[in-house]
Amino acid sequence: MNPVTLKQIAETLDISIATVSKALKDYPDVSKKTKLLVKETAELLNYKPNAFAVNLRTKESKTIGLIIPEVVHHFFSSVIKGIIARAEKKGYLVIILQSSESYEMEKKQLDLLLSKRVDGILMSLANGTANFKHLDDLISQEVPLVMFDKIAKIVNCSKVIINDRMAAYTATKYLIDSGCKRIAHFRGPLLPQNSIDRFLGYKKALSDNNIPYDPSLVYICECGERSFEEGKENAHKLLEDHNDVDGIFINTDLVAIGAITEFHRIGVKIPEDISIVGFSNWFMSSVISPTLTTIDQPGYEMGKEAFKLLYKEIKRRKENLPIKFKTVELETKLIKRASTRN
Amino acid sequence: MNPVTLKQIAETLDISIATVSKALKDYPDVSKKTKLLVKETAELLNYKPNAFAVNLRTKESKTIGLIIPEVVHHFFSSVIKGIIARAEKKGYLVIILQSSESYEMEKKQLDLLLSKRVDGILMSLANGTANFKHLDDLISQEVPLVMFDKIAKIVNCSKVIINDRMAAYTATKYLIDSGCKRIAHFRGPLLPQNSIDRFLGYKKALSDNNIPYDPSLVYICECGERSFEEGKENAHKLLEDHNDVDGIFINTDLVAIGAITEFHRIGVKIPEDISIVGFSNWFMSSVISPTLTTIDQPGYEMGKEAFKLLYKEIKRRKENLPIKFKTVELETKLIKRASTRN
DNA sequence: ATTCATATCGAAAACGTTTTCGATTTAACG
DNA sequence: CGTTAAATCGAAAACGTTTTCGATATGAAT
Repeated sequence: MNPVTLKQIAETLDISIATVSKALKDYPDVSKKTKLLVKETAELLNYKPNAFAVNLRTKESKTIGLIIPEVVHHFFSSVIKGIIARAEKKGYLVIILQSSESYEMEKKQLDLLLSKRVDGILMSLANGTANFKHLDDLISQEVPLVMFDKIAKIVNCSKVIINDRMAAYTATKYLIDSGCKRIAHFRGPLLPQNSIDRFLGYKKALSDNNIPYDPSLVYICECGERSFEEGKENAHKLLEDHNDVDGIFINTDLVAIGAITEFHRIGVKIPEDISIVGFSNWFMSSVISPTLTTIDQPGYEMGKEAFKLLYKEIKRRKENLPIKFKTVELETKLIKRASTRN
Repeated sequence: MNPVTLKQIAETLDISIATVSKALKDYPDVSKKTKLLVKETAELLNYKPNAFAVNLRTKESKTIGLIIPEVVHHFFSSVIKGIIARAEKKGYLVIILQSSESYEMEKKQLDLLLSKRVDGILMSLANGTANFKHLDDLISQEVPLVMFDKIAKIVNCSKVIINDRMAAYTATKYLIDSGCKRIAHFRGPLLPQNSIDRFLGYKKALSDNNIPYDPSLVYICECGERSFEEGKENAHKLLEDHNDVDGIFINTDLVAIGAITEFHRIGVKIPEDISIVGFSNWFMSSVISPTLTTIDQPGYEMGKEAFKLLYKEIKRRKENLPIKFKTVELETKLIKRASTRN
């Protein structure tokens, strides 16, 4: 084992624990001579500060928590990567928990993180979350919180988002510009803000271009683990319900890929018969055929940005400075590929 | 804030801290009456034990570390999911770090985890790791360690693996059985055990079926972030070098998908001209065209199994029982799809 | 020699919990 | 009533660190 403590260093040098501690942290009231001596023997004995004791004393763990709906997910794993990268640079480690799109789980995971006393929490909401008391509680307990992607507008904290509405507008507009007259929408669940915003962007694009909005063209997906199957099912239903659809704007790539798969099976040609635009730009979308036109959503940057905001908040809180919450909006862009005519 | 401590409960009830602590943990030497009283006021004051103090006292953090080469990766994210799921059930949280396939990073991350004093470590080696001193050090420090997927045979710890050699043999054999006579192999880097084993399985299948082994048919990929591009490049080179190849066994799906993309671009028909078998069964492989024949590698189960082994080791160490390292081998299976003839 | 400033150190409290062990009370029994 | 056993509690040490604050020593200035 490695139970080398300050005490041991102190004893071997016959000085006090306090001096050893201060020497290691370069306090000004320790002579250069003893500093050198202490650092040398610390190195020699392979001293590593006991994180538990440091945590207890300093009241911080240099650890943050991350709650996301799903780990096996191209977008979210990109976010994770961004967060970890940035956090490491600042000396923070990241505990990752998964809500599996369930509100109950989300609450439980939050409690777990709180009981571990993480220094801050990053999260993207579960689809099932409609009540935000658990988040308000967090904030009233003064635990730094930053939400990203799937946020609640009503919760008072920093956020990192994209302009889902505008991106959806762009996507739908592109379908219109490429000649689509009758455009369906596979939307996400009813609750999450970004699913709502994407729907609104779709609707706005239609009305701005004098295309009547037809609710029967809007299909709902849970966008959970069954995304791919939902894409297939909705594509199938769409064909049964309507024979004049020539374009679909789909809430997320995985669903879009399910739809493409089903259309392919049935013999519907993309983009000749139906054009499709997805959302998120999963890597997969660039290698299926036809390659999928989609909205690129910068997951890695979102993760980095989210940590940056959290870090700032943690720092300001430590220094007892006033906190101002910020909402950072990241750029998206339309990636034109082969699932649409141009 | 929430600075409710044992002391506060003790003061409100006018009893000692020791009794409060013991009451909360159902020690036998506390009367039922006071137990009830303590639990009630603890509930009332919303008492949460201070993890830092508990850690310091008990010398454990109920946290484990996980080091993987890459987060944005279908297989590894499945593993993460399995680990988190299992760990949570046993009350452990998971800190995730990424080595980015670099040996230096891997060492650094290991140090970070050690300095946080995690109760155990799960890891899959970076491609760049040839030296195992850092792992041996871990073991000599008695830190529980379980390796999975990309392991080092020589390191003395528990492991969770698949039989890469046999799986590769099966994959290659399938190519042979479907009529391929001249089979190339896109292998992984030279160091990792599983890359070696897959190569050996390929070779064995050839020799068992009287097909001469031709080293010029073996191409190397780094299998890092450029996997997809490497697949394209190698596919291109392969066609320049040889005009008689009719099958390829490829170290990992992402490279295989790159190869398919390139063949598609050039006009080589799959599987008519060349059959392809990948490895890992990324989700993507089931939706590209042609769908990719591959070896299914159970990431989620591997994660679960790895945590189970780690948990056992942690427990036995706490009870000072002898530790016996185990190697668990998980089943793989050949997924027959459209990139091969049958 | 006295005063003052500066440099250097250490004692000790504190963080909040767990656990040992001794003290006290209560009940039980002859 | 005295003795013993069982039940119930609390004092205190310990985990290892950080930090305040006072103590001492050294040197310079008067």
